[in-house]
Amino acid sequence: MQIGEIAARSGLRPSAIRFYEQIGLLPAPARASGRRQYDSGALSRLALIQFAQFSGFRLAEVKELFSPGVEERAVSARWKRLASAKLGELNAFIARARAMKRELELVMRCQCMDVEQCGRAIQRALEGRERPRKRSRALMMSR
Amino acid sequence: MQIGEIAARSGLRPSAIRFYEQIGLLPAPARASGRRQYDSGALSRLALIQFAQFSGFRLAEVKELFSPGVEERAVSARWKRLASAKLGELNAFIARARAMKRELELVMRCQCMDVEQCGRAIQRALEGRERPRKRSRALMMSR
DNA sequence: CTGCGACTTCAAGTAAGCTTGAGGTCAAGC
DNA sequence: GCTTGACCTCAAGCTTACTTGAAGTCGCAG
Repeated sequence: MQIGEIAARSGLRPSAIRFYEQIGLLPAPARASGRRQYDSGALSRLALIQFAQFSGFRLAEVKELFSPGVEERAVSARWKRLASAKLGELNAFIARARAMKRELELVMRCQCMDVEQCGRAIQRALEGRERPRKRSRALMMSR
Repeated sequence: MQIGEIAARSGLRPSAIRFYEQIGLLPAPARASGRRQYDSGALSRLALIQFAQFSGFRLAEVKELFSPGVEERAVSARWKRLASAKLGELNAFIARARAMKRELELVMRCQCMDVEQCGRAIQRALEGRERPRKRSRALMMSR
């Protein structure tokens, strides 16, 4: 299988697959006259990468999942450790999203005519509560 | 008020305030011997910016909130349009997060010993369901 | 007059996960 | 022998919201 074919089968683009190889996520395959030759094992690995990404892991974490440690020989053990950490993040994240929803529903009742007025209203409202500490960074979006 | 003071009062860093001015989010203030001089109106604007960010808006959206259109003279009208769009995004996002939770709970029951085995298991599992279409991009994190 | 701290500008760096572009190679088909 | 299409490498670009660094200016205290 050349890169075009494994790309089509996995639903990834060739550039993504080269990128995974570059960052050490996918082992460099054998080559025939300069071209990468893949087997079905590579396809399995790609499936695992995609699944892990879909489940919320970053590529750095997937890499960690792939690399055998001294203690955690079984993949399942590494999965469990990573997944339980990720579950914590996810719960925090959902809580954050709900807080954003509450603010948005509040905003829907705004009556302000101009920006200055609105800013002053918010300043007054924030005097009671403490001011928002952490800003969210790129919470949304799928591509 | 110089930039250091308004920064301290708003909880932002001077560099962030200069950046907001640079991208046209904050109007350029008067200057005394080259230094920016702010009034309390600027502080209100900063409060509004921070609140909007906390509620999930990106700076480009906040800019849109600030700029008066022909039809939507009132800030409240622009808030409502932006907020209802953002609520849709948020709901999609929460649904996505819950899907991720389900996958993670599934992963917690993984028994695989090595990566290849795990990849094959996932390939088999994904044959029934369709494969995950969109990958999440930077879902998590606050700073 | 010297030093200090706060300010100024402008350019470049950061994270994540790729994509895109330039410029080149290779085998097969006509 | 020439074109076509798929592949190759390497570097740079994309996005967002800033931060960091270099190099210079300003007013005030000692």
